[in-house]
Amino acid sequence: MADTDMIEPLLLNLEQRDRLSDDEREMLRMAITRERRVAAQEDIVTEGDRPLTSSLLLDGFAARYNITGDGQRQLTSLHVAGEFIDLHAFLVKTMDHGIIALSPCRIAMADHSALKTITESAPHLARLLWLDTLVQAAISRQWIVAMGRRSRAAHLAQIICELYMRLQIVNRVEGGSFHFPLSQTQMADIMGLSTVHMNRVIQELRAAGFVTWSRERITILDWGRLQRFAEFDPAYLNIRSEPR
Amino acid sequence: MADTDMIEPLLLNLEQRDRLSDDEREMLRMAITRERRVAAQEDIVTEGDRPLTSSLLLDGFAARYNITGDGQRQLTSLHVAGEFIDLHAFLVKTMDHGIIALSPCRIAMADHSALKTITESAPHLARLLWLDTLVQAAISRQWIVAMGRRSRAAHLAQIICELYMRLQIVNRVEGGSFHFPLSQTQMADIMGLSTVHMNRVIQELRAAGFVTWSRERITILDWGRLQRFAEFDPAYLNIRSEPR
DNA sequence: CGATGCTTTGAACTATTTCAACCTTAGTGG
DNA sequence: CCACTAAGGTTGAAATAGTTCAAAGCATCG
Repeated sequence: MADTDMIEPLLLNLEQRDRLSDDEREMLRMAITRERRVAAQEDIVTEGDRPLTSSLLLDGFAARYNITGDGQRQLTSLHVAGEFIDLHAFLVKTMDHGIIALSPCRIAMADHSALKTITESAPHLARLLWLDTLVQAAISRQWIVAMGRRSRAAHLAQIICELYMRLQIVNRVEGGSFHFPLSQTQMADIMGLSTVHMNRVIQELRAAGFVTWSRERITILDWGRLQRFAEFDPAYLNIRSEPR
Repeated sequence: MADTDMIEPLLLNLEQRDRLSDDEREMLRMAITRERRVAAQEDIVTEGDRPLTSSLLLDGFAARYNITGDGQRQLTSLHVAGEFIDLHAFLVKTMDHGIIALSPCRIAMADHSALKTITESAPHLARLLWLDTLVQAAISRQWIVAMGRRSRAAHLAQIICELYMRLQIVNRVEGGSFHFPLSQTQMADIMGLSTVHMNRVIQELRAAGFVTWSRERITILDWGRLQRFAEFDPAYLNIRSEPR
């Protein structure tokens, strides 16, 4: 059974969307066990695996990725503390992508058998877990919009806005800044760009005075202006407590 | 209550993933009501709506879309018969995107109250509905990979491969071909390209002898070659019946 | 101090957009 | 049955965006 603080970031996350009962908190504590640490650049889950547990990120940055035939990598999601990385594996069974730790990660595990029990005996909690996967899907859709129809600078701006809000939920921001240890090569794999171009896009945001970004720290200099530039509307993140 | 044939495409879809009991089929029949027809180019749901029902597509092609500040449109998913288009609205509540009928559509409605009942009293069926949203999320991720790291021709090839398989599930293919009434402008909004370039990419696939595409019909000339070119691995579609 | 792993730069090349025109197809009304 | 029209498809050429390659600059760590 999990320490109280082990599920704390998850609680912060879920309680943004709806109220949890004591019983529900207790069920989560029962379901989530065994802490695990993964070094930066190591796989947390490998494509083709059929895991029997799902991973809850407690600290660090992790991402899903696919490798194309010519060896290029594309990240398809980016995760911060309090988020399930592969909750979907509970129902999807076989991993169609890998998951990598982009920085040193602390991870808790949830047995699929325990998740199944939640769906059978705690339907409201199950709906909130379902919602977690739906919010991730909404994030993917915004990612598609940005890749397809925004400038690269606007895409990067929206990633920064979104990350800021997701980190804020779990108290990982300090003023207008947050710790962000990804290299520009990793960022390029997020945005589907070459490293060179990624670098130039970052410089655009710097030159425009939107952000400061050095030594693994991003500082937002003017939230309003950055948000307008990114056309960032946080509605899709569903940060709003209501009965679900 | 729904006609038997009203939920048939949905049953075909769900039964690809796991077995359904008679009771579960009956619950779906109870949940799914009121048929509705929507003309091509009309909105099925509008951004900002808080619908009380979710839409199941019975016939036609529909898509989610977002409009950017400068008026450009990006589609973020494409749906065929047997798929829920906005099942997520049941938990997400507020639509963060619109849904448009790309061709004349026949749609059935599922009350959110009935879906809630399913989560409370039919957990296995609820998991299969959850799975439906997870498969859609997997499709979005592949879309991101294709936009970020594949050639436009390979992206288009993979869209065609995927559509073929999804249509096959609900018996909407004839030999190697299927009816596909989207204009090249609509396709451009799927791939995030200009209409001109979209046209050139289609011509590439034609010239390479992969497909024939005219008069609203796509014919795959050599499935194996197309699949290899697209690097299409259907694993992410989860077309495999197993206990969930 | 000297590696090592990012980050930054320049320049040539390729992919994609834009604009403006023209072509083709499938109706529609006479 | 034909002429007309509207919508969608196709083309060329110039402009912009993004990649590639190769090198140089900058931090961090032992």
